[in-house]
Amino acid sequence: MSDASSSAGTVGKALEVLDLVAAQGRPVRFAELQGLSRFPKATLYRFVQTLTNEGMLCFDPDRQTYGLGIRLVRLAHNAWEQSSLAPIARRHIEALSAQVGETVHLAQLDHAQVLYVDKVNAREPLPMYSQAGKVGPAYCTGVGKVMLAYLDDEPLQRVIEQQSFHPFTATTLSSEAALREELSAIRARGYGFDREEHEPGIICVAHPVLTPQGRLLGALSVTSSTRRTDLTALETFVPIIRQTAHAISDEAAQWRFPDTNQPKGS
Amino acid sequence: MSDASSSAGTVGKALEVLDLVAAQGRPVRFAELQGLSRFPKATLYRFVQTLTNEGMLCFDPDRQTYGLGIRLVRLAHNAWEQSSLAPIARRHIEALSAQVGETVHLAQLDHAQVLYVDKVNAREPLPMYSQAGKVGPAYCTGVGKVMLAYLDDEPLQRVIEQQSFHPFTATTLSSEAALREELSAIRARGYGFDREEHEPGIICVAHPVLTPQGRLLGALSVTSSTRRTDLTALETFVPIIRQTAHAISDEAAQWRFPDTNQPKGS
DNA sequence: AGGGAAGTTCCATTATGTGAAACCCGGTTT
DNA sequence: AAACCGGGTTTCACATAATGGAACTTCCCT
Repeated sequence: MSDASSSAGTVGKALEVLDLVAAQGRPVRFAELQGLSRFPKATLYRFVQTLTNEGMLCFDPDRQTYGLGIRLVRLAHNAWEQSSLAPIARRHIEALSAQVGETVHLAQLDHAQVLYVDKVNAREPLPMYSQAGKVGPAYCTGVGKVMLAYLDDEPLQRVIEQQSFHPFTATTLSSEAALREELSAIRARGYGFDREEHEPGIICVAHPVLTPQGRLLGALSVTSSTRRTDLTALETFVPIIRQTAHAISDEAAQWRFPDTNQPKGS
Repeated sequence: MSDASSSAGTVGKALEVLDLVAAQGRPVRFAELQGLSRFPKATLYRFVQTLTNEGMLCFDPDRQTYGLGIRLVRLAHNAWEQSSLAPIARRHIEALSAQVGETVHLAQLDHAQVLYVDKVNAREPLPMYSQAGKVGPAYCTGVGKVMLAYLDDEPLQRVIEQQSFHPFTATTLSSEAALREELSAIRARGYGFDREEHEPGIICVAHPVLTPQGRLLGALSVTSSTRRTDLTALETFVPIIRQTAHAISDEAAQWRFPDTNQPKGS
């Protein structure tokens, strides 16, 4: 009962292996996995076997490699549709992008990281997979900070502990104190900025997406570069962004609880 | 050791629960799951807990429901990129769709079913998630039959056994014999058709995507409706489709084994 | 208050997972 | 040819981790 990180259960371990394969970003040989994982050969072998039988991994007999399985793609479809805001939000963020003429991101919080679940580029309607699914740090991105600002105390504490505070650029907030200060500023203002904190030249305005009850669902951002515009200009988009965020959360409210759990009277 | 169906291992059972949630297509309450699953309450409860902790499910405290977790979306991204042909194929099928002015599907075989991994509509560049991830029967779709035709004997046998041969329409092949006959016709011809076998009015030409070594990767189809065209017209597209299929498999060959596993000489 | 259903925890039982070691097998070295 | 090697696969005694019946706790709904 020493470490909380490594999930105890068998399923946890199996998923760890799955992640390992996913992390490589390409099909891997068994031996490679063995080198990367903390499990002894036989154990790892059994996991890989199991996962393969279950369709979560797939074995390429030609190359003798394991890649992510097709069952995962199927689950993906469902996950994306039901668990994320993306399908609901898509038309809204497309409209927003068209209006402001800039790239729009939709993100959700995944543990201590930001997960981009959808993205609409300024011009090219480029396929979303190119970016959706990517993860990024929370403490130095617009969407990340905005989401942290609307998190409850204990979860926030836990998440903050996991931030690296790596100083990507000169303006990156590099301490818990600085971040907490920024978060209250965001709460006061209702939205936040990215002042080239993650990548030089990249700036954005970000706005939370909250349930009617005020629970955090995700965040939206309008992103651009310092070569094209500045924060003052981006800030003028806030009303439209807010409107979009509300539209999304309204629709989510209806969609996610259709008629289940009716109060009482028929 | 009696039944082969229900996966023995703990991971298998856990994934079964995961699938169950996915199958509902919406967040579900614990009690619903209990009704649907073969596991006793306490056991199911632990699985749901574990999966939630692992991020494969997520619990909505407001609604007291479980949905698919965000970790799945992340895995999805990876799975999509590495395990499927889709990212490689995208530009090719877009070009194909543009040229023929019809809807193009890219599918792979998932056990005994067809999994559509990408789709490009005739006009609207609609987001792929809308369709990708959907599954369909193998014995009565163009892509399905084409893929079966290029399967090895034993796998084919196993897959055929799992077909329902439900007669969706008047032209649906409704017996193993009829299907096997069709498969050899396809092998002889090199491509196949869907003659309104799954949905009335929907027809297509389908072509396999094979590795240089002749192993099955997936299949392409150009789909249309009897209101707009007919099979003879669709058949004229075969050369372009074949060309596209080859382009995809060529690129896949390079992409999937970059410089790993070099023969010998430096 | 009382009844009932959903959700959660306990704990003795035992099925399952564990991993060191042995084995297999094609290829390379002595 | 025999010894060697390193991935990949199987075995088996052992102990961890899953199991599920039952009891308990909320939280509605009478």
